[in-house]
Amino acid sequence: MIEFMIDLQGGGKAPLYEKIYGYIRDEIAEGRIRRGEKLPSTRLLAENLAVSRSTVEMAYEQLLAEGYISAEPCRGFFVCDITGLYRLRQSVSHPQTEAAHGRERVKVDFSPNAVDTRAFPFHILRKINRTVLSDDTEELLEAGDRQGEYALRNVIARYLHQARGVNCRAADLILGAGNEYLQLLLTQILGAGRTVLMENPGYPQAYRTFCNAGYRVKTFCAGGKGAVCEEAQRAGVDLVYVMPSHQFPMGTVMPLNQRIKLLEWAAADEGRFLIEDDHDSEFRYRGRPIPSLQSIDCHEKVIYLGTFSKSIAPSLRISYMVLPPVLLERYQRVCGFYSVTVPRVQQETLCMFIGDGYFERHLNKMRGVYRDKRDFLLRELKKRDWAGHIGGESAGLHILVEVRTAMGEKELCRRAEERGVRISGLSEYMLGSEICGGERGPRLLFGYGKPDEAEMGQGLFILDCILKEEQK
Amino acid sequence: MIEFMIDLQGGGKAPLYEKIYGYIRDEIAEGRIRRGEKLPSTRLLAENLAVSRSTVEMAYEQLLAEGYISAEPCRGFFVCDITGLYRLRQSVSHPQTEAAHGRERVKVDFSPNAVDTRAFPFHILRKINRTVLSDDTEELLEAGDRQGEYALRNVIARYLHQARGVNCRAADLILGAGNEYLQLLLTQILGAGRTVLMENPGYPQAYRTFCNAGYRVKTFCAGGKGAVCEEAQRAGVDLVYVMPSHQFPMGTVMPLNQRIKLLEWAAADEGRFLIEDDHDSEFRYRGRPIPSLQSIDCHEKVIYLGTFSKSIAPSLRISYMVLPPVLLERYQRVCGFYSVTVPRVQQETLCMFIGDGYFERHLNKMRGVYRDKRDFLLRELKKRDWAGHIGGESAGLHILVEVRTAMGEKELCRRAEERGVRISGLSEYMLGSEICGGERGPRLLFGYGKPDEAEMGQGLFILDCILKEEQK
DNA sequence: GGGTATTTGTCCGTATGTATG
DNA sequence: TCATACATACGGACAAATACC
Repeated sequence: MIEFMIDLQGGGKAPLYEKIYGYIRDEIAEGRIRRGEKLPSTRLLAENLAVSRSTVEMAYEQLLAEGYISAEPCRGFFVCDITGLYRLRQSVSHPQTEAAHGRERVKVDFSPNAVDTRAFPFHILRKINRTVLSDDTEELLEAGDRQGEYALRNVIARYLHQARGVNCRAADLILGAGNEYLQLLLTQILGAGRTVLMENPGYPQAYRTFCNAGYRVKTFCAGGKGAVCEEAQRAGVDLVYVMPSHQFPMGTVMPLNQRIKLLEWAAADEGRFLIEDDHDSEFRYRGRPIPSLQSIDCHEKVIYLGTFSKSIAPSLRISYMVLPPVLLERYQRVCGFYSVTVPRVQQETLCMFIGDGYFERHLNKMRGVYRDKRDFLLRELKKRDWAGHIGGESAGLHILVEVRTAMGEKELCRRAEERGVRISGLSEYMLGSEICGGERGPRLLFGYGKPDEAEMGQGLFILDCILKEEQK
Repeated sequence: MIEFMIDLQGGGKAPLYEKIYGYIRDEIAEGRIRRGEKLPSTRLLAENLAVSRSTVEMAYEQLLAEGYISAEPCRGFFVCDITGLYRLRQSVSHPQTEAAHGRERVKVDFSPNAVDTRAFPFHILRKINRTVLSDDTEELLEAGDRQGEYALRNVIARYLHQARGVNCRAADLILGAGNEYLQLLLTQILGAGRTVLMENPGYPQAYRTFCNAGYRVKTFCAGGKGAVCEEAQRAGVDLVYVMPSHQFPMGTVMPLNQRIKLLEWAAADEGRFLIEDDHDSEFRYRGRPIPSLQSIDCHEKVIYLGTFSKSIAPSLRISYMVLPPVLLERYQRVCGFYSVTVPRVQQETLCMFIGDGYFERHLNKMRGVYRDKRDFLLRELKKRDWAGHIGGESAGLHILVEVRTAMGEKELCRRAEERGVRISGLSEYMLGSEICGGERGPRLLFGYGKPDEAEMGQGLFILDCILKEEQK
């Protein structure tokens, strides 16, 4: 008979039965007890260790459930044959990999896609999360609705109608893990061999998605004189991808007459569709929000894309897409079996967050927060003589600033990064190899989502230094 | 022994123990339990109702205090003689219980992709979730690593190496919201215009994904005589999608010699790759787990796909993909800017779940649970004369059963569904319009993940009825 | 070789500590 | 502070297998 010497004092505050369980499990897993061997009875071991029998029983029960031992009534517990039983060895630390991922020090982050996390109501998130996990829990594990939970789609549809004038019912909505996923899904719905027109500079992710899917992608200068629909006509495409409310990264707004012409262009042929990416329309600081393209479309030609990445957080990974009837039918035929990519727990949480009015409150709060930060940034920039023309300041979470310097844009960004300031230049958002707008000085994207005023000040100061050094 | 069926969901927000108390009290008061009868033990009832023992204890305590039952130490609780006992509480009318007696139809779900949610350790999930949400919260909102959090990829890589022999580092892993998403991503990485060979019947989602991406998809009979590599040679494809460990839905295992030949075929040309879908290899009941195709590949030709949909839950939406170096480099070039599709909170939660050893325990436990359910199902099927050849029973979460009847497969499934039994036939997994294997009777997929023994028994009984009616 | 004491797994009720709201 | 719920730990009662006389 084996005699165990189990240290019940050490090992921290773990429960007694777990220490016993862990000890015996390791003995078995590492082959120090052979299979078939008999373990001491619960009584014996309990006495040896000076614990209650039930404590030993609980340990044995666990070993039993995990297949390490088998129980034979009135005879004893015996070690099983664990060949083939999985065993994850506890982390042997990997120092080199950890070091490799030791985050670089970024002091000030002007990324255009980051959001302000300080103002987020974590306590509410925690509360909702607890509620979600506490009731109806089993159902949460099962696969849910393929387009997304109906209740959530319903509140989103209501929100979209109210806030953006979007004409849709819950049935027209498809939820997905991020805009990029939905664009991927869109290529599947629309099928191979399409031609698409995009604004340049624009949204490189979408550009690459279309390229990778084998689409022919044409671009035209965003903010230029040419009207979109004429470009579409000339390029002979059947899809146009636009961001009419607040073009990324230029920040321009598409005028109403161009929108109408674009809709007319789409209506002229059955195979044509418009993809409206409405990624940051929630934040608008001047004038009234412009109704979406989808809301003024009466030919069912607009695919509407939206996201919670900016209004809540990028890590949430919940976006939505409104499909016109023709494409919804096609989606159900060719993609209907795809499971939704958003975990159900997240869906329920978001549903409650919106449904209980927290989302609206949060949006209102954040609009104020971002407006203040934007105003501060604009004020500070005005003091700099290196800051030239500023664009895109009426909406979104970033502004575009022309910099008066002889330095190259990439060089400027690199030097900033070196000193802990993450900032991106307009050239990063150029699609393909095409160059738009000719020779000009660097244009920087100042995202004010993440940094607070102090950080922004610091970042601007560092830029001051870099640009001053260069002048000398 | 009495078995209680207590509705813990209904009845509003009353405490659990009061619901239990009220139910039993009414049962006794209305004479549905005779005096002297023994109530289920606190442990038993607690487990049946999926609540803590203390909750049941509180209910019993109340009943005790009110004289409905008496406690006999070490024996159990027994119903007292309540003749002449005043009802202490006014029995408020229970409209919902009356309404609830318009019983909903029995649902037995034999879906091959469902899992057992009863055995899931929710309390641990809740605990981990609390921990995750309580510390380092702000960072959780920011966009994380594009391939998935490094720490999580690290534990997965270690698990894959241990359990499946997969050769990979965290850097080779890409996380995504489900297998289907990863396949979509794969089409982006591999680029348009590929040709792929798939087993038929197989995994329709993957088939559609490839078709939608414009790939030419060829199929061949799974489980047939032809070797895969010869088929690949003949079909002139450059990709082969296989499930060597446990082909879905046939349940066959690819022999080692075929695996080696397949690897040789792939090695012969630079553009060739094998996609190994290892979707349910966690559950294997006989013999030792077969090493993965990836583990015996020395030419870096295998793309390995795995998921937590079966080992934890489909609604979790976390899958992973191991890319060979060439494709990893390509991924970083053409898809490197895609954000990860799994929310960060989920990643952290899973990371802790695996890292703290809960995953291993859960896996070992579930293996026992599923083995028992499978054994039960096999035993029950053996009693039926309509059950012919049974396949795929050595692994996974479903078996394939030939049914001796003149009825058509679709008709059989339809009638079962009508009576509340969800079951799918093999034909649902036929790719394209091709028919494989010639004329045969219906073949049904019995997924035993979700139903418990009682439900499976019920489902089989309903099938008995349907098949008997037909015979007449 | 048959009865008996012992050992054993399994059941049971109970008490206490702790987290949460 | 109190109600609710869960996790941990305790020791008694029982039937069946086993060892012993």
